[in-house]
Amino acid sequence: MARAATTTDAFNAVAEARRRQILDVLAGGERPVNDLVDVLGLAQPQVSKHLRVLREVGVVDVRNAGRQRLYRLNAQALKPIHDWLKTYERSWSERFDQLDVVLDHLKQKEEGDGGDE
Amino acid sequence: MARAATTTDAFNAVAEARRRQILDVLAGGERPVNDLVDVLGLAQPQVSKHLRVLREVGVVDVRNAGRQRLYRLNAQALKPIHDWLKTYERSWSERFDQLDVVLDHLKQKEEGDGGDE
DNA sequence: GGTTCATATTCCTATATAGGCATATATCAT
DNA sequence: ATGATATATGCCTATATAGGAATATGAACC
Repeated sequence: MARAATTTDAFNAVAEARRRQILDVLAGGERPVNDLVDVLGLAQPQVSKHLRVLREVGVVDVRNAGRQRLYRLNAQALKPIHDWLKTYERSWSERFDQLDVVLDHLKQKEEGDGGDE
Repeated sequence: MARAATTTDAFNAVAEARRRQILDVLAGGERPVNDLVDVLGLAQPQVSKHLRVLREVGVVDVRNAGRQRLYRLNAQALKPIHDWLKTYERSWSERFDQLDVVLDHLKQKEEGDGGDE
């Protein structure tokens, strides 16, 4: 099997850095495709394709405005990622992380060298 | 070009559902590979390969314990994902949604007519 | 030594990209 | 209708998978 399709879910869609960049721009407000082309410095077809992926997973919405198509962020679709991270949030939001690092080091020192030669 | 390597960063590594499952199990504590094999119902080589990807992006650490290799979560490596989501978090927080509505109203009023009424 | 248990690596194949480029579609203007 | 603008789609290729199967490494124990 190959990798899961980029349109499988938000996780896969957002794995691509370019698509995250697009979302970052759209976070500033609704934008036509050519704005994204200019800002990101990508070729127009590439941008349209990325937008299609983002649209298929529901992370962006479109509406027609004359000959332009205005893309809009729908951050709700990113919530599953945030929800998944909830489980791990503790590791970097509390002071436990410092303790964990220390413990980890001690542990590795203890086990790491089994006496090789 | 093909897709970015799964080992490019945490975003790509975690895009695969199986690898997220592995992390979810490891969230419960350090585990040897065979535990993961049993819990996930995957073939052992597949699990080892997934673990390698997770290790390469720093999301898990290993230590040797006899003939076993104990894998341990390193959630710190997931922080970049969480940080990136910070920008969008606002969208699914109900409190801010309400606030947005209020702010929009105020803004429209302000722009609509300059003075008090 | 040889054997068993635990894990990693190699080889294989089908598949889905991302980007380049050309072209199609759609809308507006004249 | 013709042309210009804005966006989408189709075709192409190189590449990196994920999983299956077999095999290799390594550690413990006889």
